[in-house]
Amino acid sequence: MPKAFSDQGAAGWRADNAATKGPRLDLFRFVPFRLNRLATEVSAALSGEYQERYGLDIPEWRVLATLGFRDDACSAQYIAHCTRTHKSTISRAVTALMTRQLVERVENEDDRREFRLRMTRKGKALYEELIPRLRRKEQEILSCLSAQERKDFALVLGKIEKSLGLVQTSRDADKTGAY
Amino acid sequence: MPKAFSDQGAAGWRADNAATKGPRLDLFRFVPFRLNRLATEVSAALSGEYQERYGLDIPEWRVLATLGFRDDACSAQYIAHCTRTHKSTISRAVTALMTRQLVERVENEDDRREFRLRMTRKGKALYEELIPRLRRKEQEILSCLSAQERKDFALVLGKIEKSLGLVQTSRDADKTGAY
DNA sequence: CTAAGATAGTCGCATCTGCAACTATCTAAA
DNA sequence: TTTAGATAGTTGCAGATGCGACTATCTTAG
Repeated sequence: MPKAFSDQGAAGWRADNAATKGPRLDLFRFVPFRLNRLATEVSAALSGEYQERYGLDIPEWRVLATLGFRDDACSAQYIAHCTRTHKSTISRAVTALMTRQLVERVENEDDRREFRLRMTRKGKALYEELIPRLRRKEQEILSCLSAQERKDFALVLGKIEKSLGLVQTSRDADKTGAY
Repeated sequence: MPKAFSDQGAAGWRADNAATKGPRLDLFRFVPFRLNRLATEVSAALSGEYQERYGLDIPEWRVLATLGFRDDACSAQYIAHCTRTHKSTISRAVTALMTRQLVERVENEDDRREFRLRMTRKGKALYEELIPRLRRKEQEILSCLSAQERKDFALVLGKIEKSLGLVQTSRDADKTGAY
């Protein structure tokens, strides 16, 4: 067991002028910090599923998730926009997924700059195996909340997302083209 | 104005076997994704304050925030633990802050492996200038929520943090030594 | 038709950050 | 006391990712 940090106060060492006299800010009540820390922690909790088990990193998972949810194939640019991930990151993720033959791409006859992406049979199999595991993990994380709290949480997240100009659902993005 | 993605559906291109037949997952309702995206976006919204204006990155800001909130000086390790940031990251942040003379360190006579860190006068001045700006930004981001929603949100965040074993407040960490 | 500007995707570069090894120091047990 | 193991902090290294330049292609204005 490591030395408890509570020992620090008892050590008698104290700098009278270490802190400020003005307003302070408790990092642990500061929402941006809390969101960052929580997102990092939740990602770490999930990484066991897609990272260790299937060798996928987050951008790769986002590509599969986008392709798996939509009925039609879509471009890398579309994935980049609606997941808010840089296009170079998506490009690398797609390359990796193609190397592993989880995703394939076909030329778009209407616009030869872009490619239509879709999962291969192998990719779909992985996707279908992965989804229930991720859902379970998500439920595990949310299991500390009541049904009402989960609803509240989803609602509040939605409001903040909306006020920051983030898309709400992929169907919205389909309909409006907003991103 | 860019070509709307809604055009994609109308293009007539459709892969009948692109999607899966099993359960799908809407990324935009998936809490881990939403948290990641929200944290990224909120950080970006704040970076204008501490990054562009004061040349601080996130680890450096976390060091100042921890030092500013506590009355007594503390070790780099303490900051690493309670902000959940890797000790090497904190080490580099402290080095940068010392170079800019925003933070200074003194040897701990009781344990010569560690150093006690505290802000310099210059660091405190920056901190006091920065805090109101960050508070304002946070309030801006939360302005889309009612008072009740903010309370709910804070409560829910706290519950999830607790269930993931994250500290709740720095005072808790002081008292219990838990981190 | 031509030219200018926009867009899709790729890639080199720089930065950030976690990991792990390393030094110095402390602690505990033989 | 001596020695093994733990801890604080630093640093080299590698992987991830954003930025910007680049090519190829499309669109639009003249």
